[in-house]
Amino acid sequence: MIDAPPTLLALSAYLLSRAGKSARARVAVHLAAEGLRLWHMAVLAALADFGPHVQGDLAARLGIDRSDMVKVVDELSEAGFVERTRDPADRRRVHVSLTPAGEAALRRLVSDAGAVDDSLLRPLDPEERATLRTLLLKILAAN
Amino acid sequence: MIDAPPTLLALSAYLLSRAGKSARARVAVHLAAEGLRLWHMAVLAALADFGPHVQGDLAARLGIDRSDMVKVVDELSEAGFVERTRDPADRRRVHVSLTPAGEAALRRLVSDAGAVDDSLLRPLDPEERATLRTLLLKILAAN
DNA sequence: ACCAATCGTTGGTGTGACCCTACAATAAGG
DNA sequence: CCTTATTGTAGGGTCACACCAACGATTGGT
Repeated sequence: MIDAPPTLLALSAYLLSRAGKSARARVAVHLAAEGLRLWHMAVLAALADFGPHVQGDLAARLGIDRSDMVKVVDELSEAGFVERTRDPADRRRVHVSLTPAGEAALRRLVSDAGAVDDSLLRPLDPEERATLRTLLLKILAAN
Repeated sequence: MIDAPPTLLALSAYLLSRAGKSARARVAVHLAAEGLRLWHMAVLAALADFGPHVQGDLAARLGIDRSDMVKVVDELSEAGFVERTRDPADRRRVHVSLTPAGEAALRRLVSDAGAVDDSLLRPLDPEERATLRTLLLKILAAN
């Protein structure tokens, strides 16, 4: 930061990468406290926002490989945060749904992430924070 | 992005993490074309901006472990981008300096990164881009 | 002259993310 | 029925990054 080469500081890609890394690391700390990783939170959030998913659809939506999703759901299931139920109509498919414990865990994680937001964005006033959000959303929407 | 859970989109930490990941990945593609990784570029930039460094100081400045810096400098040296010279006054120390080939490589990489910036920030007008830079700098300065 | 500290180096460990293959169970189509 | 496709699963490999322990060479202090 202070010591970062000006050549790099002139690059928005560098600034984004660095800020993102910091944000990611801080959230990861809270997740680790629950024995989880980033993808676990993404899965919980997706289930909360969009409802139960066929496991493969969940993977596709989040852009993760099927085989990796298996392990994520394994771990969430073992923690009691999600439930797997075989589709009776198509016994190949597995429906993944959020348990009450999973909802509670997600609430905790979102609250933690909110704290991370606050600490990360401390130097910005509310208007600047809103501006930052808008700009980032524009960027993500276009990619 | 489009499919991302609103619960996550509400978190700036998530937006930053995601934008940063995208930026990082795109720059990494260009670096890989030269057989380099992100730290290599950081080292080249630091040498260009601050001049030759004792190897350990370079590691400290960039916040990387001494032992990892050894390998980075090894590879840059093998590529002919930096030069190691023992300090005659203190033969434990090694000075790392940029070669002309290293300067040229850095120019290429910075130019590539500029292209990444443009593609990443395409949805933003010049004023918005400047705003984003300012906000990110504020965040990084405080962390 | 000796001791402690520093520096580069070697080598190993762990982790998260990503990607790919193969397979058994099951389903759907001709 | 038989073939083809899908789904979850198991297992493997790679890669970048981070961190740590130990060692030889060298230096500086005393």
